[in-house]
Amino acid sequence: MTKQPKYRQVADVLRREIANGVFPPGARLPSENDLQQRFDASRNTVRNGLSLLVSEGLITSSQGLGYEVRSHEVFKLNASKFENLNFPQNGDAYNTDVTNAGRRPHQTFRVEMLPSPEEIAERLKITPGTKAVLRFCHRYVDDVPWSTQATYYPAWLVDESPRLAEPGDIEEGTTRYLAARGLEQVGYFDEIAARMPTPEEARLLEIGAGVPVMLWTRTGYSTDRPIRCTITTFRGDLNQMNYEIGDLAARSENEPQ
Amino acid sequence: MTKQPKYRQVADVLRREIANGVFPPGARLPSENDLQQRFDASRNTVRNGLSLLVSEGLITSSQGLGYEVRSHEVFKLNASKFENLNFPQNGDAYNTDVTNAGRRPHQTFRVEMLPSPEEIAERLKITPGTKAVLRFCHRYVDDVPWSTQATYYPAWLVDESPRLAEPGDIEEGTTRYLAARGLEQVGYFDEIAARMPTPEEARLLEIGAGVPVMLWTRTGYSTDRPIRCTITTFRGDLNQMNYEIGDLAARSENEPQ
DNA sequence: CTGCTCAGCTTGTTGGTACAAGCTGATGCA
DNA sequence: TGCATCAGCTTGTACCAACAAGCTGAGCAG
Repeated sequence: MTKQPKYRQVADVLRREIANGVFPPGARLPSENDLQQRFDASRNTVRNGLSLLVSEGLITSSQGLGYEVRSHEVFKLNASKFENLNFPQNGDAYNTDVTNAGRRPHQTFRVEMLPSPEEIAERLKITPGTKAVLRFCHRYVDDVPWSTQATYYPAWLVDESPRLAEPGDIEEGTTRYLAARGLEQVGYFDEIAARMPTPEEARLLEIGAGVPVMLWTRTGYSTDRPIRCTITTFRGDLNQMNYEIGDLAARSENEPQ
Repeated sequence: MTKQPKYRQVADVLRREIANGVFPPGARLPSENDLQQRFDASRNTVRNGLSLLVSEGLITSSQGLGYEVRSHEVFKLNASKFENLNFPQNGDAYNTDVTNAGRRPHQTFRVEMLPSPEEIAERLKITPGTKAVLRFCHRYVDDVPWSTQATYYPAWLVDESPRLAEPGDIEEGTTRYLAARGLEQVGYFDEIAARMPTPEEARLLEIGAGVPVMLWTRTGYSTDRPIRCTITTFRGDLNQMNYEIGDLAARSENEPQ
């Protein structure tokens, strides 16, 4: 074990104390000034150590307030149930799940027609630049930004199902609306990726340094072609995707949850 | 649009230039000294801006070398095919996939018996602290650390299938070995989460700041109880999990990939 | 009692300096 | 030729100073 630089020692000590509950979630750390004296280091060195912990997602800092230990209560989302093929329920699952968890859901919504971006066109098997309808959702939980959801529908489908391009909500859910018009979604392809947010994403989700985003791309298929592509952006640290595959009769036994 | 601090301006300009291909992946950025003159800023200010880009995962820095633009070629892993219920193939998929991609797989392996940690016991429905067998894999691609995989088997299962506790590899694959002994895995439950790495994870995967890890937890079930729990940690920026659900006959049409 | 102001705390931003440590290519010795 | 050394580049670590900006509670004015 070679000697660590001082700012890493600061980070290591504080990290351990956070893990041991000396500073529980929500607690404030000592100020930079206090830490300077405790570790006999300059303010810059202390700040270097603290910024390590920030980028690890352990703490946050706010000007005027100090450093606070982050809490890590994850929200579990059952992706394979989220939109059951036999019982489609598009955005409803969000409202239901959040309300069931005793939190307050809230969302803004907009509809837009635009040339389809490269990565969307590829998944919808249409020519890039072809018109597509974007239905965009910005979701909050207890007024905290939670996720953005962008669903693209190809132009040919919108011609057949015009309500998709209308700005209002579709009460029965878009998946059900389409199914009623003979465009049943019989399968989907999910892609899950994680990375650090772009400044734009960081702004929309109001996340600072040290919080990755999780990208969930779902392409829905009818019997003969792709009919929609949904890209959902989550705070990576607060969300977890679950999939149930195969026979899981043994899972629910002996345990309620 | 209010005035941004200078270090953010530095980051914004460089971020845009990276996006526009002025600095393509693999290219070196100008040195801190050059950037000081270009932006008429102190070294600290330039370093602040650069560290922003590092924490966004856009660039890396190495002492003596400089700052380099990261490439992010993602490796796509089909999780729903990875271990087909009808054709179990445990770790083989890794070797196959990597070799098919023209890369060189390599792994270290160890077997250990230990008291089961809380989160494992919960998933395996055993009492925390009960003995469990851990089969641990550290995987590399072209000698670059790629993932760690820890699979836990409950003690009762190991009693019935002793080869699990032996240090050697199981040629036919553990899933197939168990199936041959009447313990067929008929379903699994997947959990996918993302967060910043712990120092330990950062060490094992050799990742620096700005790279999240993706955690993939798969609990496998026989007809009547859980039989294994696998926790895989990936570099989040280089991996993508895919799931195919339902009828996707329309997906493979008209396109080879 | 209510509401405003402000002192005094916090972190944020920017400048400076000095030396350590890692990498590379040129130089020069054997 | 081949190898070792070193100058000169790079980033890493550590210190100092000063002021800006955000938050909170004490205390004063009404």
